[in-house]
Amino acid sequence: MNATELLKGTLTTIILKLLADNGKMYGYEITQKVKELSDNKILIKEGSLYPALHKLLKDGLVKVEIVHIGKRIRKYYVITKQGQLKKQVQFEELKDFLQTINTIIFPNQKLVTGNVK
Amino acid sequence: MNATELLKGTLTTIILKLLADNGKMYGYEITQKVKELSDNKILIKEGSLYPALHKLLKDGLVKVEIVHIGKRIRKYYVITKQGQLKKQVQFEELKDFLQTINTIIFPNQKLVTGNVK
DNA sequence: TAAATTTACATAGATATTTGATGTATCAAA
DNA sequence: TTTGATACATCAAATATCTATGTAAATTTA
Repeated sequence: MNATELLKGTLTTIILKLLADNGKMYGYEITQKVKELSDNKILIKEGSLYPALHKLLKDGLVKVEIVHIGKRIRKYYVITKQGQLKKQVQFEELKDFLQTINTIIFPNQKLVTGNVK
Repeated sequence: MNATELLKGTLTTIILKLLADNGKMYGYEITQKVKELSDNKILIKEGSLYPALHKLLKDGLVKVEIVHIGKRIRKYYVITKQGQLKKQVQFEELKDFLQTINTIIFPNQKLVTGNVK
């Protein structure tokens, strides 16, 4: 078990979150952003990312905008309205899970998830 | 995605934790305990549990004590010294992961994992 | 006391996710 | 000019879990 193994089930949530925050992002950018945010702990592999993006696309949760940069293409992904709804649902589920797992595994520790404004 | 889907990668950690806390437990008991602790949110299926226990046994992280209750057997699982070490490592990894995922997904929320004594 | 439910073990096939390996190609820097 | 980074992609293999199925004893309920 390591950080990326625990990632299972949360990858699409992470992608939707980043797209919701940053408007539009392309694949490589997503991997770098996650790497940065996780302090090099979560390294999303291309073999994980692209199939995940393609599935999100197929499910109508994101759409794609192809941009030509010099001689190569770049695919910007944008979250759809449906994707926004899905994101909300996944957020609730994830928050709930983090609380639950914390109760089981770290009963002596306090998990505070109140908003910090 | 639901609570049990997010469970992936944490099942053995949960099992080792429960065994470390309660000395010895049998399969069915573990499923009930997790159900209770998670407020009915995490329902470990037998098809998940038994293979997981057998793997832990194979890896030397737990050992088994067979007890006869009337006409049927009950298999008590006990964590080994090696299992204790593994548990510690997995704890650190999980704690780290929870922090990381929180930073990415809920940057506006505070995760406090200090010990509550 | 018969029937239904819970307890308690187990396995097998299906499914989903991620990884590792591999491939192609452009661009920038040394 | 070669190396490393950028940027897309696919495929086979590994892994973990679920669903379904099976057996059977013990307990509760009707």
